Amino acid sequence: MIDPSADRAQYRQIADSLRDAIMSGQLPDGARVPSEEQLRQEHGVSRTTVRKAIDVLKGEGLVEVRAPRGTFVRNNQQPVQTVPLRRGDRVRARMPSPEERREHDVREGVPFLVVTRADGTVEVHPGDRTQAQQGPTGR
Amino acid sequence: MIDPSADRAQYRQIADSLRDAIMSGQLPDGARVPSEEQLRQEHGVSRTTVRKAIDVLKGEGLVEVRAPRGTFVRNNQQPVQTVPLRRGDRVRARMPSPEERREHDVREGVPFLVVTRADGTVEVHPGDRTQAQQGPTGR
Amino acid sequence: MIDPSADRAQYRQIADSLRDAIMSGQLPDGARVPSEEQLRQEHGVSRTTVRKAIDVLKGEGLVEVRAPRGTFVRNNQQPVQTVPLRRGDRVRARMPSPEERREHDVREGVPFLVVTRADGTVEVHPGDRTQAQQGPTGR
Amino acid sequence: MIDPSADRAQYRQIADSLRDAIMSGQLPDGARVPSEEQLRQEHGVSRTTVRKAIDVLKGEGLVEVRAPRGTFVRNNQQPVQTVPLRRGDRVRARMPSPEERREHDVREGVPFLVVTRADGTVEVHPGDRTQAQQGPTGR
DNA sequence: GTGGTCTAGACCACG
DNA sequence: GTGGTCTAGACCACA
Repeated sequence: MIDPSADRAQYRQIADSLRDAIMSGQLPDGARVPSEEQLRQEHGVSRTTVRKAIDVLKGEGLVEVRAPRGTFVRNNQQPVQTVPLRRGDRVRARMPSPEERREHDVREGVPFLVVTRADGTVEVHPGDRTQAQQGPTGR
Repeated sequence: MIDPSADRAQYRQIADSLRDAIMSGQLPDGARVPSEEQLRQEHGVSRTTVRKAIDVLKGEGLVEVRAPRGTFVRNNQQPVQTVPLRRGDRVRARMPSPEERREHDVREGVPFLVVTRADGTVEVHPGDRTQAQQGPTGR
Repeated sequence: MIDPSADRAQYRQIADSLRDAIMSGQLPDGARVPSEEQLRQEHGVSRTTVRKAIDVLKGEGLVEVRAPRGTFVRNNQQPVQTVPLRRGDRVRARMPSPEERREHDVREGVPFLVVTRADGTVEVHPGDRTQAQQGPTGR
Repeated sequence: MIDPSADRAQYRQIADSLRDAIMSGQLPDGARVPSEEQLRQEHGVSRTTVRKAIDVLKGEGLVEVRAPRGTFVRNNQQPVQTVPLRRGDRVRARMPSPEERREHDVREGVPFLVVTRADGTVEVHPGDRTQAQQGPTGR
């Protein structure tokens, strides 16, 4: 239950509750998250508060909004693409800019995997479907 | 200038404007971002709209809010920590949950660098100060 | 062309386009307005949006819906009826209530011409076929 | 009460109910009309239906929407402006185009009072604050 | 003052 | 009925 007097902001409590449901599998991959109106009534808060909770989960890459269909648990698919690493390559993670998100077709809340090759060239890959790995012959 | 008509939501336009200022160095690392009230007056919008713009930049890891001091351009410091990779290790990127953020002391908008070792153990590292590198003798 | 971004709501843009066609005579009095389905495809919007555009034009008295025949440009016929004014008479314009619309057989989007005689009696006349005129011998 | 099975569309029934309240003075000039959400709950319909009812009243010039404050009964103020009529002048009523509404600063649902002078010149006046009258010396 | 949170309401586009 | 955007204003905690 949401406690309006608690230390934790109500929108965070609602986000916590939804996150638990997702993590526990109660809301499985692809499932529909209750509508803003349902959540509003359920927790007795304003729609704005509900939306902030959803924003939190978007920022964590846990849900995906498909207007005007609804909000859905993101398919946390396994990496389907493997980028081979070679000696001296470095790997980092950072958030993309909106422009980069468009270019690489990644959704909000999805970080980039950035590979800087030993020769200085830089590659960015969508973090939700890419893994980097020392190639079979990697050495 | 902000165009209240236009394809792009006003809060996104304001975020674009601030992002440009940061990227161009006009607002250097550590600089104070204008206060919500200043931005509100400058662009002729409501405070709510300004806050959404700031939220966007937080989500991109570009700024950091230090209430009640103000909002500041994040120090996009270089990685100070390097995690060695060995043959068979895999690297991914994803957003942390709030709990993980607390544990590893990372701020909003900062992704995790996740290293899955060849033996199956998993390590997570803050994306804003860690890089993974295949060791010089990588093998 | 309809611009889904833009200051102006799409349904208003479609209404503008049809209004222009009517005003320019491209769609003459009595002509059939393209069907909702045709407009929907032409502008790439939902039928709801098309219907809102038609609603705007109904409110302006420019078109008339004759289900299930179609929607037609209203005959902006010249006033066929002239109400004589005498000294002290006052004339106003206002929208009728639905009941008054029924009584006087006027369609949606047609205002009333209200004549208050010098002796206090009030007459209402359909605005689309009535004009008031001070008699040539006006007195 | 609203009767979903009645001949009359529910949104018209709701509009009727509000119109009665306005006409009877139960909702006096300038009063706040219940919010869409209140009306929705009161009548057990969807918000869309409520909005259509409000649209009807806007079209009749009975209410005025002032976002984001609410919807209010229009001040059906008495005419404050009197246009003198001279011999041979004709008066008509029609709805303005949006452009004309902007120019003359009139709200949705307010018709125009159109005066065609004997010499052929045409004047338009906002119907909610203008009356035409044979001038004192009119003859 | 600063940001943090919340409310109640509005308009829009799509189905 | 769903989400997207926006408004105007409120109270709070912090320093």
